[in-house]
Amino acid sequence: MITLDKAYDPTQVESKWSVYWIEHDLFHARADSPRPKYTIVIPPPNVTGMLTMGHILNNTIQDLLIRWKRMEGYETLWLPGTDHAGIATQNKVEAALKKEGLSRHDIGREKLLERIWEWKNQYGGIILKQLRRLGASCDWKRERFTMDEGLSRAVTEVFVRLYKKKLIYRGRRLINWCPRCHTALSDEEASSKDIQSKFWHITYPLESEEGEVVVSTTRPETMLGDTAVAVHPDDKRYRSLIGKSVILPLMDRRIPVVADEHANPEKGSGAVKITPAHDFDDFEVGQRHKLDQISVIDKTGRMNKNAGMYKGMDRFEARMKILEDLKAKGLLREEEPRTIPIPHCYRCDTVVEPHLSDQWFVRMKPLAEPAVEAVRSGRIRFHPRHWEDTYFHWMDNIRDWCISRQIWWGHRIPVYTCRNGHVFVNREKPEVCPTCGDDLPTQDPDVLDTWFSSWLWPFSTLGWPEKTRDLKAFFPTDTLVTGPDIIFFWVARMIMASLEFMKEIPFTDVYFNGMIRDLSGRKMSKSLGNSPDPLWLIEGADAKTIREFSADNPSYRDGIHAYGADAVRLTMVYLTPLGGDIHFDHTLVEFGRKFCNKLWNAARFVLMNTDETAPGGTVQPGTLTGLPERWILSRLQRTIADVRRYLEMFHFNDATRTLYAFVWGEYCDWYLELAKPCLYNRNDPESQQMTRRTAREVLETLLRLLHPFIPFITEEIWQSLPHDRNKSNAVKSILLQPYPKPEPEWLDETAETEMDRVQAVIGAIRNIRGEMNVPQDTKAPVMIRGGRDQTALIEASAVYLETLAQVSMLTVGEKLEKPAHSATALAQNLEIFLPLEGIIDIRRERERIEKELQRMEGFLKNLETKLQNPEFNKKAPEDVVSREKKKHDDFQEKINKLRHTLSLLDEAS
RNA sequence: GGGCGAUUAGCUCAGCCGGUUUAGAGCGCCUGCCUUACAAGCAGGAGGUCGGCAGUUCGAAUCUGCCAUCGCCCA
Repeated sequence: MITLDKAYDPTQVESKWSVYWIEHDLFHARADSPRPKYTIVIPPPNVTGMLTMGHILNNTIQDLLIRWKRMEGYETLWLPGTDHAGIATQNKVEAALKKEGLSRHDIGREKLLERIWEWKNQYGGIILKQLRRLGASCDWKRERFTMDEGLSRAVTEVFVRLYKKKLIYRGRRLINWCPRCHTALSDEEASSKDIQSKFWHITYPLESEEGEVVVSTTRPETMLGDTAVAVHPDDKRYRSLIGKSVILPLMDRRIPVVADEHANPEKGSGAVKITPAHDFDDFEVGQRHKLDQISVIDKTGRMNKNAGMYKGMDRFEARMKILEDLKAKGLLREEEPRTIPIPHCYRCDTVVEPHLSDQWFVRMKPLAEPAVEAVRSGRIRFHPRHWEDTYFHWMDNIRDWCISRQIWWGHRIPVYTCRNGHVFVNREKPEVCPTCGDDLPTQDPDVLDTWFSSWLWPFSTLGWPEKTRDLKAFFPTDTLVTGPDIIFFWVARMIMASLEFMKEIPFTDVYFNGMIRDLSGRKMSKSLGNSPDPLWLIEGADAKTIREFSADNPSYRDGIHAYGADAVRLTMVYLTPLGGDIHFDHTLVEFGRKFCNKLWNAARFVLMNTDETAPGGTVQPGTLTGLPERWILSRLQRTIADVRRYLEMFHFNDATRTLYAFVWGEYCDWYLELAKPCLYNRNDPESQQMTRRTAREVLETLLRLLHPFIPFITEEIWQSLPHDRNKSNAVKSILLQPYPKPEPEWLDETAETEMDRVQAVIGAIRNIRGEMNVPQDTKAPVMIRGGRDQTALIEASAVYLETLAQVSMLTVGEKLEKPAHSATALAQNLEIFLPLEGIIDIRRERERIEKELQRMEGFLKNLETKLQNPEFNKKAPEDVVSREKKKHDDFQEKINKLRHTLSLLDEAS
């Protein structure tokens, strides 16, 4: 006999199977397999990244899908990898250099790249190792990195093709510049944050006459670069000023007043200063009116030579000084406190500066159109669907993508310039200029946005631009699981890239997982200190380890339990509504932990009572005689069908709920309890055998059903079950077993109806005993009155009432008299009497009955009102009316019985 | 300012293509049990009228509109 420990200890079990699965190469997908393929590419985490709760949710869902499909018989590929996170990684290594007192310019480009590769080889990809601990069944042999040779080739190829198609161009434009990272950013990388600031009203004197114009701004430091003041053409207040000039204070520069619809008469004074070199809207105004573009802030965020006396000051310092000077001159009208959305660098959180410079752009409109169509037509489906609106909205207003970055870590732009000024693209480093033969062309110093490699991920990872076997086998992929925060960064762009280069959609379904928040609704983040390290949850952490992180968070004061990966996984999936955010706290993981322990103990019980080493025969439909067996197998089919349906719909939380309810509420609470008398009864070996087989077969099916959710514990238990050794699968693992399918021949309506009745009767008896405080070890006789057809079932179920409801002696009959000093309950149409002489408290019993009576009368009253309403009878569907009538009669009958009981109680007292 | 989503028991969430739902689960709470699978457990119980208002309907937690609060995205 195999025995399991009394309490489940995940730490031992999980590490064992992690190793086993990888050693036996169970996650490797074979391109030459004849099976249908199912593919997911991982959203590549930053190579610098550490596992967060968000990753846990995201990857648990991917693993769930992959394990499920693998068991369904698909050749499944879950392709892992990381991206090179250009800015973030370079920042990290530069920070290390700084500690040595060096800057990147001190050591040069080559050396810096060497250092980054060294760093990457040493620390990069920790996150993937952490994912293994979660049980992620990725094909680790296919791990990819965006800077791999193959993926780099794909990036170059794409650049060259788009360049030749004139979809990539270079232009002098205003871009988002991070003065700390010293690079351009795309619009998406400059994320706006609300900041408490002010709206300053500044007076600009008119040039040729008395008077002034008041302009309002949130950025006074940019006024040094103003080249106009704009007013709305319809604004009567300023009509006379159009075409005239004002004197720009502090600079004493003459600038024109122009008429432009950008000026909003409702806002401030209605006149607005125009700084084409430092504001996106003003840039447009400047183009329309052919205004000068004067940059006053340099790449480091300091005022430059155009800033006159403010040259050299930091932009925020200059702001203060300028306000001071304006005030001194009496030109500062007022300060109005205001919340303003200000763009910040998504990598270092520095305030981004709109900056005029030469950059490379991708023309997006032509790429967007087919990508919109792919979603609109339903070829690609979003879950939940409402993200499609966000997608369309962005796509419809898409702007060109700034892809050049002024950093060194990344894919170098394959554009070269020769000494004679000829510019050309080339896949490899060219020897000579194709136009003039100059033998010293130099390459563009910039690198490409990291997303310019990520958007190729679904096919570059499979070998494109080579026509590889992998690409043929696994592309297009099937499901993408990601967060909605990168819908533009990544999802939309992958769709565009795939349609452009592969002429196919990259995936058919996109599941957007929710965000993890803490219980007060704040996004979990390292800087807030509200996101626990997921490994603490999995492996436990003592108070000391956590102290640093949670100095001010009382819920971590005592450390964290080792909940195990299964518990964490199950809890996350249980908590995730389709696409909704999760309010998370580590104590919620108790849910998963308790469930695992319950499953463990159920298995322990089954193994202890099915003392056979051979697998034994399986149960066949129609051969079962026991009601509990017929019932549980029927319920199992419904559970299987529900779980499968929910998985198909991406309703993972509903699938979890269904499994929980069945395992705990039906299999453990009822079936195993009902099975006990039979398992312990040695006088009926045949039904004992049947019960053993049923108990084990349901368990075995449940393990397979649960495996994608909680892979470790299911593997551990499954391996403990006896299995047919003749089936010589090369490697034994539950993850190679078929996922359960519902078998209709096991559905048994009769058994389910009958069990309902038995459960109702047992419930009623337990209720009385509980309310009357009858001690657990006191058995009591029970009498049940009801029609013969119903009591027969109860009589046949006597043994269950004895065990589950502590019934000492059961008497049933149609004409039974209610014994004096007995408590009463109704279960369906049966009246149950518990003679409790000496125990029963008449007053409490009356209260109990009256409460029930009141409830019933409430129901009845509602029904009467409904049925007496002629409109209801006229307009409601017939079946609804007859159903309500039946309900009415049932309640009436129950009420009569309860009233009768009450009158008997009166007599007794 | 525009778009999207949420608001159900103390907490985290189901239910929402309208009708056996005067609303379910887990945690927490109260009562009784260490019953040989599980005290990380068993049995019983208390607790919400479904954010507010108006409407549609024979009938609304469920559909519509407005309002409030919260969150996300875009400007």
